[in-house]
Amino acid sequence: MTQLAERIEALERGVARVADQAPELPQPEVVLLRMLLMTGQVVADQFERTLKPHGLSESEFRTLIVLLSSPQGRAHPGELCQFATQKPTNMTRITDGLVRRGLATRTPSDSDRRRIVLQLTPVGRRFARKLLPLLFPHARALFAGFSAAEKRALHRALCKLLLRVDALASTDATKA
Amino acid sequence: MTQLAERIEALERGVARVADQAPELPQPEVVLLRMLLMTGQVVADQFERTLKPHGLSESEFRTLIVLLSSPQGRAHPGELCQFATQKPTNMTRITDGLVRRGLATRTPSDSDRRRIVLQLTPVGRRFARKLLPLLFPHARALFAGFSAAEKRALHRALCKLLLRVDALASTDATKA
DNA sequence: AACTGATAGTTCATTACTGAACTATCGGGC
DNA sequence: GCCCGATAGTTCAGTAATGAACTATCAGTT
Repeated sequence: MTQLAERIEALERGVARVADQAPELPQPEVVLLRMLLMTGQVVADQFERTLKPHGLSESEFRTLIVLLSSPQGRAHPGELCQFATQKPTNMTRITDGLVRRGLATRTPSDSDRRRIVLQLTPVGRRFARKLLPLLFPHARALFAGFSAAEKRALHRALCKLLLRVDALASTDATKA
Repeated sequence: MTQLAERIEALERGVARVADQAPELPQPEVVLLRMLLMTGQVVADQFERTLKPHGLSESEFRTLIVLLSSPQGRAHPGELCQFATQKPTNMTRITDGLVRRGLATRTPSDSDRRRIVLQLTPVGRRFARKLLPLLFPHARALFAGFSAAEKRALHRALCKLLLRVDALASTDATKA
């Protein structure tokens, strides 16, 4: 259906056309950004489709796996927000769902009573372990054409970008 | 607020911990994927915040700019869907908004009466041109630490990924 | 001990997005 | 000329995500 290959070319042409109308436009950077966002989106979509038959959205799945990856399968909502990149409001909703399905339990922490402890149940653990491998083929296939060096380079590039975003966000915050 | 740097480390530790429980997990690939999605999300968020004061969401903005980038500021909804990565349903809603604000007009095409022609109005063009530069500093800043070679490498990597997603999507389609 | 500013999580109202069904049109084969 | 599968866009009903306000608790100050 998609022919993303053509879309890349079209994207570059499009950006060039815009650059004509806005000369200070940092053309290569904008192309990279659009490609980055586009890639993220289509990959996430792909995952979404894979998970849907099992009744989980990508973000619910992400949350579940972060919980699985936490020591003892236990974490606070705030931690899940960080590592699953979700806003608190949404995390409440998502964990509501997990609890309702019996995949996790929610109990107040006694060291800090503002906090909540989410604990993966045995059922939740089994479910997570069952679902997880469904995505391995995708993950492998996506990077099939990559040499180890290319993967390292991409890793480094993404690290840099994330650090930059961080810096940007904080300067914005001070400005505001 | 965020300290994304620490999150990267935490992410790697988390993936390692999950890998203990699911040995066939393609660890470096999963880390890369998570970083990719995370980067996309936080960058998009950043843009969202920048645009919000002007009454546009990131996806509306994207649509507007694709329209600006189209020859004569004119395009069909389907094309916008492709280049702004949106589903048709959502594109209807988004273009409704653009039309309502007088940024674009919607007229049926006479060569093919199923189709609609969206045409950027002068107001829309001015608006797009005014907003666009707001994001240039971000774009530049994000890639500030990148050499030309690194940018090229990232470009190549993203191209490869997009092609792969394409291939994946079509094999899924035939399977289904 | 009482006060203050910060933090964790939730609730509620609003906005954004999605899938499935539907309408209108197209273009090719008969 | 008519049928047919395919395509473009929309509508509608349901799901997901967000921001702003609120509650409860905490840790440090006086």
